[in-house]
Amino acid sequence: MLRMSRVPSIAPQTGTAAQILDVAERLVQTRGYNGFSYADIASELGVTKATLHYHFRTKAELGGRLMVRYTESFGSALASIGAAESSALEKLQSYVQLYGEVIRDERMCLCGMLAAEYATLPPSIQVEIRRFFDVNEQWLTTVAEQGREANTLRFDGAPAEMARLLVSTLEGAMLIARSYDDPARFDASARRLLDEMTPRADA
Amino acid sequence: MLRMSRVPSIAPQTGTAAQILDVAERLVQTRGYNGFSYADIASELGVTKATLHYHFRTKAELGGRLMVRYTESFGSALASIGAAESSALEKLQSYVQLYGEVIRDERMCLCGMLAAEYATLPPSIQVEIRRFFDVNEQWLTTVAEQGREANTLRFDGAPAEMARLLVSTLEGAMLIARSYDDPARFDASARRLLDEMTPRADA
DNA sequence: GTCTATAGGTGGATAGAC
DNA sequence: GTCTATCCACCTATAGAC
Repeated sequence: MLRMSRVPSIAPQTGTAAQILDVAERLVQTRGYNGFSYADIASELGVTKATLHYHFRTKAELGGRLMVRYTESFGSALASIGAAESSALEKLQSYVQLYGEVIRDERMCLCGMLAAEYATLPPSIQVEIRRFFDVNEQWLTTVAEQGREANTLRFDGAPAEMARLLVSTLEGAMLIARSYDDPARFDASARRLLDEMTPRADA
Repeated sequence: MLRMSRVPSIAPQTGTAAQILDVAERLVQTRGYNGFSYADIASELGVTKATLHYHFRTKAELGGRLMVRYTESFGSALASIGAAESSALEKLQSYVQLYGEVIRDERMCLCGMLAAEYATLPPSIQVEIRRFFDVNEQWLTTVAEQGREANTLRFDGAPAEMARLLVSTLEGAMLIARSYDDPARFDASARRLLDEMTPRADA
């Protein structure tokens, strides 16, 4: 389809398609998949709906590509945190901060939002939702294992279970914090959970 | 159609209005507020959309009354649990079970679902969402205080913060468990969190 | 690649007969 | 209380000109 064939590979993501994804992403994160329309994106970008359909034939395709981009971007951030020379606890704190930036932008996690609307979404998007959570849990499981091994993290049970607890708590805390327009609610719950995992001096 | 007009006042909630609320509740919990229409309810009940508008003038009014009924019903359940002669830990287990029944019915918490769509909802519904969370947090705060006092619960920090952490975790765990159609995911996260709050024999 | 124009469907909501 | 009939705004999507 020769999309953006002239854009030098050095300067990416400034084309129309990327702008559409940017606006769509914010709309899904704030209003949900069933809460925005092509007309919303078009008016914001100053183009027509037909233009959007040229770049993304259907809304389902737009949603799917949105999720793929989001998971890729998130995965890169996780890889970066994972590669750093920091303790497992510090890595978890960085992880929490990723979510914190989203909630401070008055958004919900893209994937948490779509998880709520799961039953109404096309299967191609449903698959991507689970993939996002899988990526998160795998990364967290590894960090949890390393942390307990090195005594920088303290918790009972399987690392994979702790990973799922972390994701659940952060997603839920975002959901509620947004209803109160109060990011501090997210911070408090995240901090309390991490505190439970911090090795105690008296132990 | 003379629907149940003869039912004695002893047998409540069998009228058309209650049936509409029942169907609407399930639809919101599975598909979200923006994921269902009057046509969905009407076809399921075998009536026309006009009938729905007779009982609930607007969708916003239907949504508001749905939330009020839900919070009332939930509040009754909490009062019942709170009045029982059981330990604070057992009360928390009963609380978790309330959510567990919802997820086992393949539903999301009505309020968690609406919290996701918060930005698209009429203010009259937004108010009710926060009220639901407030009711939950107040009840949990009381239970947490009593439990720590009686040494049947163990946790650091303010009881109100622990209450918020509990709600966040349960809501998030429901959100994710539903995407995997796996209630066990909810159970595992809930159990792990309660385990952290269980007094240890070696302490 | 973006436009105008429009198709075909569904959304919430109302008027008026019964 | 429930129906038929209808309104109009909005939805996703397409055809074809430029």
